[in-house]
Amino acid sequence: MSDKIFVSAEEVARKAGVSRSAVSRAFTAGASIAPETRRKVMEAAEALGYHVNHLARGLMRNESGIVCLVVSDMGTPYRSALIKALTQQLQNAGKIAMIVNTDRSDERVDMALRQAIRYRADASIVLSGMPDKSLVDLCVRNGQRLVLINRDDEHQGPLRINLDDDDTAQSVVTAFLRAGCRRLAFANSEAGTPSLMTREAGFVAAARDQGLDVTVERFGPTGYESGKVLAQRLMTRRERPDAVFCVTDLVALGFMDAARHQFSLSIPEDLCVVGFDDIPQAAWSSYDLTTFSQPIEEIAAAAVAWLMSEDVGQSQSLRLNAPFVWRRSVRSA
Amino acid sequence: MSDKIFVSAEEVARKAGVSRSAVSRAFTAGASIAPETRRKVMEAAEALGYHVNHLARGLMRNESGIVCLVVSDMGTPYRSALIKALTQQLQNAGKIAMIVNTDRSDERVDMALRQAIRYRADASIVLSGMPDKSLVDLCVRNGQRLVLINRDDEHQGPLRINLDDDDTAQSVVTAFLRAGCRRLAFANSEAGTPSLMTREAGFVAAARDQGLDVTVERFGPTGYESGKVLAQRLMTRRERPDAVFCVTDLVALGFMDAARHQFSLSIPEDLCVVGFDDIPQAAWSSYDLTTFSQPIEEIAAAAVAWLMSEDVGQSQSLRLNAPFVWRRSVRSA
DNA sequence: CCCACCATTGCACGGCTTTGCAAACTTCTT
DNA sequence: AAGAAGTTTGCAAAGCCGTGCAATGGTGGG
Repeated sequence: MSDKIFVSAEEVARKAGVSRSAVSRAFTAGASIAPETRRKVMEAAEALGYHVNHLARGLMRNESGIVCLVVSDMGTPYRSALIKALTQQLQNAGKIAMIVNTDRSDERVDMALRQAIRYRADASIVLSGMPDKSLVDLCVRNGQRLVLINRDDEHQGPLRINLDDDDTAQSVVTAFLRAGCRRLAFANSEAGTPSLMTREAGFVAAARDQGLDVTVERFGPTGYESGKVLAQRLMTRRERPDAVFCVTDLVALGFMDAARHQFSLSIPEDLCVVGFDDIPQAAWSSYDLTTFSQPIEEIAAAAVAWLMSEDVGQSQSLRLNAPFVWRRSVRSA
Repeated sequence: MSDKIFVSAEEVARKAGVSRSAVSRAFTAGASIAPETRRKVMEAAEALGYHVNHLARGLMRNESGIVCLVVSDMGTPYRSALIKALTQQLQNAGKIAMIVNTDRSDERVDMALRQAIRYRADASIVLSGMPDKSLVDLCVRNGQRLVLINRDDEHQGPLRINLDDDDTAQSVVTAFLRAGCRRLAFANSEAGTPSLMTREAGFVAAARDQGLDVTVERFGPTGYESGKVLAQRLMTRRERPDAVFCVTDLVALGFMDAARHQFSLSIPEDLCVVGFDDIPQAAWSSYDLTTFSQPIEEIAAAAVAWLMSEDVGQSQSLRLNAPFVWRRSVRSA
């Protein structure tokens, strides 16, 4: 009863006294139609509450206007900021975002891509997890564009956007040394994501270059609570670290809270901390965390630009900079 | 070239040696088809990488499976948590979420709803802003379901989900009184959202019932930075408040940071603070904020349940409880 | 052995749009 | 005034799937 069907172009055409095609053309940018006719159509459409059916349009044009965002942990500050930037920029480009939540279970990423295919999404952007190679091939084969953000790997075809972490490890080690720290630690999660593992390896290597060992600890998921646990583990060691690089801001903040409130340490006097991501909370005055700023807007811009570009080109890889943000969680020289 | 078109049911049918309708039936739950035939179809489909075209299916069935989420400020902890819960539960119900970002400009909410109509979304869920009445009518008229979350107003037709704030103001006043506070303040933003204004009014009224005046201050958007500014304004008054109810956790955290670091106040000794939302950061040990917990999962569950239900029914209003969460930002008796 | 009945299957139409093509109409030139 | 050139417009096909209806094949009962 309430299921009054949507109004179709047919009805608008009748009301405006023109043909169905005229209605279609009135709503198609750059179509050949007389201004007067368009006006009549628009008037009738407005009166009837007509809206082009994008399902049917997508069917014809073979271009749905939908872009599928595949993501987990979207409650997290970094992720939600990225989603915000992406949706915004997609809209500006005339696309619309569809979200698939893949929390828990990696197999869900595959389901997500299948969903994207079913809705004939023009592109998919993967922010979490790693799709199966065969699925990636399937997407590419179907002419779907695919963007992998911070998913360091070597799939062919899609655009990969990663952070350039050549200098990050170096910067952190230098900062710690200048602050007079000698007992370095790295606080990691057990997620084992390539980007996180790379960060760890880079830091360990850079420290070794300076003749320093790094105590590495890993625990749980990549979040605030894990940071607290990591602090408990590292701060009860015989040789208590005086500087820690946390794999993520969220981990760093948990680490700081535990160090301060459970071990009564002062930051940066007793302990220097560096994080990664530059989430809003890192700038809060209780933390004032030195960190690396994820170029969120640039990432989103690059992704959108690529998937709007005419020529797909071959497998492309983009590396963006994550600038060092100096705050007060590290003693200055 | 790379635009190899998607594989259609036609091709699967040919490969499986059956008719196109058989393919359709193989993918339709409860359709009349022999198990053996279905197997053959599924096999061929898998081999070819066939996926039902939901655009076309939606066209036929007049049910796209899409639910449109209209939201602004999605980088915010509360909003992103709600989006996460909604996407999750929608997926469990076999729907998929489409997101329209309406940051800046209220007119965008209308554009969002139009977008929802164009994609023939089965429903729209509005988390921010207020759609125009005529637009709401249009949605309803088109048989689209509409859920308004925390958008206290009196539109007919859609489901409205609000928080039951009958006791919240009372609880806060009681807590402050027990803590021995007498100079109450309310820190609000200038957003002017009905739910925020109701919170303010409720608090002022409840305090008056106890014979107490409330100093109300309003500033900027509803966020951390505004909290800091509000603290600066309230803490430089002649009569410095000894208890403040902040309209939102984010505001409360900014308030606490400014109170501590700029005015060297101890919380809860010098100042009691209560927030609202119970975002993850409220539980962080630097803050330990007493607050009200938004029943996010329940909100999402209620929304999804309603839009999956058979009978739309008439305009329905739901009030959920936001339980008081005691932490250490208020002195205990 | 024939018929009624049931489970499957194929045909063809419907749902809504876009778009190539050819017809109709303007306008302007010569 | 007729023809050329250019605009507009309508027709009809195409894009992909779901489903009512009739036909098919098979089974069991009498």
